[in-house]
Amino acid sequence: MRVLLIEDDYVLGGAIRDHIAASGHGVDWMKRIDEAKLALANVAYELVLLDLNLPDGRGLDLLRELRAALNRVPVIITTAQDQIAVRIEGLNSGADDYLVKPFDLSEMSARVSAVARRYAGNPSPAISIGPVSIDLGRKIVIVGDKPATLTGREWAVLERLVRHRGAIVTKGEIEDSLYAFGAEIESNAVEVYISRLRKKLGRDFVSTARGLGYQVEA
Amino acid sequence: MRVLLIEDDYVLGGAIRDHIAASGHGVDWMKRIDEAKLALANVAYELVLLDLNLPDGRGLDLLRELRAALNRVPVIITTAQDQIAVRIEGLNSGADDYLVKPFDLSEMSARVSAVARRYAGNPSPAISIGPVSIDLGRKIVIVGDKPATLTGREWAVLERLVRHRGAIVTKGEIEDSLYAFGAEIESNAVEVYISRLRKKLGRDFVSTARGLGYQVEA
DNA sequence: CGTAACCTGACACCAGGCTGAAGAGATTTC
DNA sequence: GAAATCTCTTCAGCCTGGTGTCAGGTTACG
Repeated sequence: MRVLLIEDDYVLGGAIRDHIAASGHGVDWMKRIDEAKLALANVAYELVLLDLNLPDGRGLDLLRELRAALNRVPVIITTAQDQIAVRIEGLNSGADDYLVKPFDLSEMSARVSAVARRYAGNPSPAISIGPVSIDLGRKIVIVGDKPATLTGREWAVLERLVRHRGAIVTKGEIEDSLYAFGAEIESNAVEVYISRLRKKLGRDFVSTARGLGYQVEA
Repeated sequence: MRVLLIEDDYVLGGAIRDHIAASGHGVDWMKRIDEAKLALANVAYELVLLDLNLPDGRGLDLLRELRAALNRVPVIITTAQDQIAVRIEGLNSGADDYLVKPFDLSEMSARVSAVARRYAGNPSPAISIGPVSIDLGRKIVIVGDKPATLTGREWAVLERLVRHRGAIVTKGEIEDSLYAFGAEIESNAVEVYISRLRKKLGRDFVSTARGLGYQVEA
């Protein structure tokens, strides 16, 4: 899927871009409205992530222009917590969903996937890895033929690993999807969650790459 | 079954048409109201899917004209999230069901089939989950062998859970079906309604996935 | 064999979930 | 139009199980 990210904060923007890219989507990141307009005129995006805090305050205009031109590309807007009026106006102007800053990157991923799925009409596919079957959209895991129940954190780790399946995922990356942006942790929490996942999904589900990270087979 | 689809977005329209055709129904797709009127005057459709976002805003008129002419063909309307007033007016004008954009195409298929069944005089099938039997079409719930009476909000929560049965549904998603999209809520209302549902339908009807959401068995 | 990296059982703590109660509206009944 | 009933929303206090941490054991690698 091709995503257009319109966000002027380059730290947050980078994090969002990486997270979406990690989900296997292509991302173009524009920091200014005029750049974004140009891109939208020339590329067929399948999703737009639009920050309504842009300093020139013309994000809403962009959205309205899009809809006026009968462009129905799904748009998710992001606003600050207090900008309720802006958010409502955004929804009235044709946005499909919204996120309130600060948001968990995993929450953002979920919304992006949900909107994309709705628009494409594809049911979320189950991913099979050995005897484990995973439905990311429905948050369901089946081991052998029995469903496994995961906790929130366990799910976050699993999701990260599965989205990158085949690749080696570092502890730092897993930590990032566990503790959204900011809160640091001083313990071996990642190891603990890997251990818990192995207990629930089978010892061989995750393999350890010493000094590098973890990996699930492709 | 012969379906008339009235939708001006040609991407979405194509997707809907393909999906309905895949269910074995015949579809005629009109992008303008006047075309649709002509078609309705000349073809006996068994279902109409009507987009109320049409730029000329005359979808409602079409519906009213149909009903004024005593044409009882089942009509499902589609509206944007924020168009609550339009949706209500549509239902008051004689629509049989509605879908809020963006919607799951599979959900749309389900509604189309449901309407088709009702129209054909077949009873809508009850969904059985443990000792609970649910008829989404008629809004009837039976526990054991006694009917249960649910309030509006309770029903909204139940419907969301049952339509996605098997999947874990987040609180945010439930909230979206309880309140006008984008409305904020500052309480544990979702928890309260889950609690009420459990009291009426049995404690085990809904299971909690801590930190993730709720789930009814498939 | 020594060391660093990793694994995992145990445990205290507290965030998240549950539910009874109660007030404010809304709706119905008389 | 007042009373009675039903529904919605919020809140507070209780309770549970998820979470982070650590310690001691295990494994890989030079």
